Amino acid sequence: MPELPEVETVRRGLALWLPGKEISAIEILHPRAVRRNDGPFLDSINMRGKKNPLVGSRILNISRRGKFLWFTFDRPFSLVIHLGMSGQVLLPTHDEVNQRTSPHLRARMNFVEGERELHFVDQRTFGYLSVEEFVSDPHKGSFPDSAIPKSIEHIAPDLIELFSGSTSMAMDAVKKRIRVSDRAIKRVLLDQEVISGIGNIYADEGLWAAQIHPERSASSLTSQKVERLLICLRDVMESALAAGGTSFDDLYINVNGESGYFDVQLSAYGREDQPCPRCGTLIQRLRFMNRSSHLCPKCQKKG
DNA sequence: ACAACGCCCTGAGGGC
DNA sequence: TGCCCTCAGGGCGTTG
Repeated sequence: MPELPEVETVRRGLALWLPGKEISAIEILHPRAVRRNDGPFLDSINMRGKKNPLVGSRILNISRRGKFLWFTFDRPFSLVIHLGMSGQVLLPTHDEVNQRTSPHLRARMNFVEGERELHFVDQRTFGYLSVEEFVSDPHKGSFPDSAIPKSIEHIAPDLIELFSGSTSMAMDAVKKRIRVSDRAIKRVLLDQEVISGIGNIYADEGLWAAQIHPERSASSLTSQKVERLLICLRDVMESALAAGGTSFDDLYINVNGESGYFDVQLSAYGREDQPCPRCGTLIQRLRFMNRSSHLCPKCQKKG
């Protein structure tokens, strides 16, 4: 399940090879692989009989906020990629493409230069590509110096941005935003408009590390406790990034098709009935928000 | 306005 | 063997 560390691993892999390449062709193989191409870009990717604006465009950079990736070009639009639950962006060589191609290949892109092509593979089709105009980044500055794809405008900066101070959103503002909410703390962590990049795995890991029950009201936490939680989340994400991400069920792989190794370091997520690494109490799994929460009932008291 | 729910989707795994 | 059910969950449109 790609969260910030997995998406960043993919971004780094793409950034090693894609910048400078000119797109020569793009093919969409599943209707759900392309979303919300409205306004001036209506059907712009899936252009039957129309000239695809991506063809002939040269890639400049690969950017990321939270779980969203986007390509910038020598043109005034972006290509947003969200991996959803099971999306993969692969850069196979032409030889590898001839040897084997996934049955879940949803889109492919060819380039004028080089020996590779880009494959967007997605079993569950929650992921997508979209061509979008740029708007001002509300967390950085005004267009065009600080631009962000339209659909990402409402997404809050992620933990890496928060700790690096690269946006106008300060730690104190995030802590305040969290602490005014009466919602359960895990809900708030998963709300990409408060802070982005956290999904179910890292929410559980961060809450375990900070010893906070996922259903505790966010407003019941002290400022120090919230700061501790954010630091724990940052630390667990950086460790995961160093390991190349988490491959809990082999649906996440990097651009070369390799799994990450952080799953062996997980302390709570997916460890129901196994001992808490801190105190030995058996990890519990709760149903919450129609998904699983994993926690140590001794270290993470609700009350 | 804010919050919560339901839906989208495929494949694995369990029960019978 | 095969069928049906449950589970995995990010994001967004709809509902409350």
